[in-house]
Amino acid sequence: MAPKIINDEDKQQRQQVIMGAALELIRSGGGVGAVTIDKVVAKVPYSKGTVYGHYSSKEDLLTAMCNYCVSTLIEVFAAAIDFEGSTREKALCLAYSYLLHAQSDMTRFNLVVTAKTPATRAKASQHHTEEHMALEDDLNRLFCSVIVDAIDNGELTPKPGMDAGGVAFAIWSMAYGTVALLQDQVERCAIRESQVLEVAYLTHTNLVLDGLGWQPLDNSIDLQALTRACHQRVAPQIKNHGLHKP
Amino acid sequence: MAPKIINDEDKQQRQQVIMGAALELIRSGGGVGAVTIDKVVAKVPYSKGTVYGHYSSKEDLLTAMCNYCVSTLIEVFAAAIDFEGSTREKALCLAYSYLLHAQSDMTRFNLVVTAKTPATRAKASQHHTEEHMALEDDLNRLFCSVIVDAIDNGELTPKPGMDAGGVAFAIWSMAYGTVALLQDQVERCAIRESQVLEVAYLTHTNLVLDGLGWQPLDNSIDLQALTRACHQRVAPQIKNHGLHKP
DNA sequence: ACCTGAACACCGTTCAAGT
DNA sequence: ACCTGAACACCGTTCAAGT
Repeated sequence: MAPKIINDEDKQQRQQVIMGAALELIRSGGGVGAVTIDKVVAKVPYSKGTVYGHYSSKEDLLTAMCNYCVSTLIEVFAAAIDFEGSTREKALCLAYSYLLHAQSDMTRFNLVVTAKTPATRAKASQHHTEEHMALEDDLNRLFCSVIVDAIDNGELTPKPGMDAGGVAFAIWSMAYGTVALLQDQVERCAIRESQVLEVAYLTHTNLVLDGLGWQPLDNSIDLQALTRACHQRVAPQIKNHGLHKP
Repeated sequence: MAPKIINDEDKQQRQQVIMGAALELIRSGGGVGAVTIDKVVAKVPYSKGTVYGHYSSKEDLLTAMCNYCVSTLIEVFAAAIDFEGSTREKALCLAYSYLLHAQSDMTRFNLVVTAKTPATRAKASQHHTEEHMALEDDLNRLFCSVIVDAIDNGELTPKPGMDAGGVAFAIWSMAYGTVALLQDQVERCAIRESQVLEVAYLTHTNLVLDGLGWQPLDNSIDLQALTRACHQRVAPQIKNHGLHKP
């Protein structure tokens, strides 16, 4: 049986240190694959056994890190959600925030991809798996609230068989697919340097919103202005995150 | 330096055996993560050194397997491409074929995801990386030909700044994102059992086509009939593939 | 009660030795 | 010229022994 840690404050702090060490490993070049319990332990003032007391496996640690990323994304969404403008502009701002969040640190997106991998999910602890699902739920609820607003005020009337959740899932699929397929662009660039990805991402999102018939349609929105405003609103939220160094 | 194999026929056959062994490993439960050079060697009448003569690393082997999957998808696309109907129906049929191909064996989709992973790409040999890019190019060319037809005959007029490649990329992003986010559904199901994924997938694709203004718009197409016809045309192409057993 | 790190089983890759 | 498998360095996980 894994050792147990009693003091809750220490526990949290130690987890921050452990995740921070793993994050350093990822950032220092090798990607998620560079995370090794051995190497994490070497960077950290605790023993292997203690690390295993906090995380039941390497994949469990990775899942916890993914959860941390999602929780920062939630804060970004919370800031983006009362962007002033039509519901469509709000939705665009939310979608764009997702891209900014991913672009600000490729690590985040890769951790989420990794956590979604069957191999990782199979080895994650129940606790962190449940936490992950709850966080995704929060994220989705935030997004859906904008969609519900749009439906209520008549700017969006989903086709029969599609509810707010379905709309969210469609937009989300497009966002995720676009970033995933252009992942190397996310990797290669520092913040704000990948013009191609950004243009494709916004085009794709608008395509879906147009397909949904979400008023007002594409051409009446000034994208330049919107992205700039969105960036300004969201940037401070993005900067303030990142695990502490061990 | 890795040993070299001279006889080309033997070489091909041995690669089939090696990839087949790896495929068995994946299918027998553990997913792509279950592939181990040790375990592959145990299943195969060659030594470790010989395996490394064919594939420069485990990731190189995985990439080669991904390439094999893409090549089977190309054959499926080739069968789907002269589906009779409007260009929009053709595009739908191609997109649907992609889903059928993935659903018929989750292994395929997972191998592609794995091959796209930065860690895998970094360790794949130049040869297999180039092969992969060439195959994706073939696939894209096939898809683009339908889009060009649609543009030529006026059923599709892309917005300014978007060409056939851009249209293909948009549809592709949506397809990939949808399957990726519902991956567990792909995993859990035998062929043809995951109604949810199928419905969401077609809805999403139609959403993008509508957003693109690809005529005729959504509601005038009988999806039921289309998917059935598409399935019939494509099914034999899908069945005839899979690596030989060692 | 909590923590340690040696020990174990397994993995990827190489290469000296064989044929 | 081609192939083998022992050898090496490293990895994830456990757990008897310490405090």
